Amino acid sequence: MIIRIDELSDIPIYLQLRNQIVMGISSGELKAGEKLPTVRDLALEMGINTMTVSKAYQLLKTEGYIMTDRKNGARIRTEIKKEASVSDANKTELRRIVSEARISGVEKQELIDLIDKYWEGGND
Amino acid sequence: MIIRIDELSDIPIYLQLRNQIVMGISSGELKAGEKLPTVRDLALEMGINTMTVSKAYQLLKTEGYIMTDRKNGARIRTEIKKEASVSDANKTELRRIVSEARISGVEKQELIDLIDKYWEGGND
DNA sequence: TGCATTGTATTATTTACTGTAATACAAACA
DNA sequence: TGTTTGTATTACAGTAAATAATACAATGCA
Repeated sequence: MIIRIDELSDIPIYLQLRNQIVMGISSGELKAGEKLPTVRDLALEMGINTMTVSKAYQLLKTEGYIMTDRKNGARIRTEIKKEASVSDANKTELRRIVSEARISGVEKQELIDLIDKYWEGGND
Repeated sequence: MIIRIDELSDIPIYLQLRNQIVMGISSGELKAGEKLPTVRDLALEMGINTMTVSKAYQLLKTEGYIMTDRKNGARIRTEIKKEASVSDANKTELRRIVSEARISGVEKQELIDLIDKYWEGGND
């Protein structure tokens, strides 16, 4: 899986990494049980620090997306807890995005089209 | 207009304030030409620092949402620049939200329903 | 003219987070 | 035994956020 980090973004690297993996799981690019690169390999490949990758893995583990095991490494969880609800934080974010789009003259259907695309795993 | 700040949020106060005003404009609660509280009044009312409010106003001014004038104070712009496109940052955020929702078992229609609600100015 | 109010600028300080770096440790496996 | 894994620790530098205390420029009003 290709992971791209935006150096100019104000989103921390470990969060961008976490987000990319979550989106990879959703799109099906990362399948249940699939092995993730070791923290050292991924850090080397991305040119970032080992602890930064570890921080992303720890977050993903806490959130229930992956499971880690010494020597086994990190893997995508086979059974991810489904709360079947949008978090309050995501609702607030969504409302902000809708508001900004609406003010700037974007059609509502365009937002729905984006939902459709991202739901199907579209990447841009 | 009622402005609520979440002390526990990891979103900076000045950004939360900016977001609330943007959402207020979108929902119609804040109308074009309407006068905003002075930075000192709003800071006092919200129990935050004057410069924090000023930072939010400066951001809103830079983004074209409001206009400020000494002695006139801050007002909602009558003509807000419409780019008619969703920013790249918002697209990435939207994709993240869709991904998290999908994994957690949320129905796609539920997201579309949220778009509808927020588009119409719903507040939760 | 004098005064108050407005957004804004400046400087300093505290606090927290981010990212890196260098190690070290415990567990598991060949 | 030795290697690899995630993880923990400590230290450091950089940045951002928020507050605090002032001060300034522009405007309107008495």
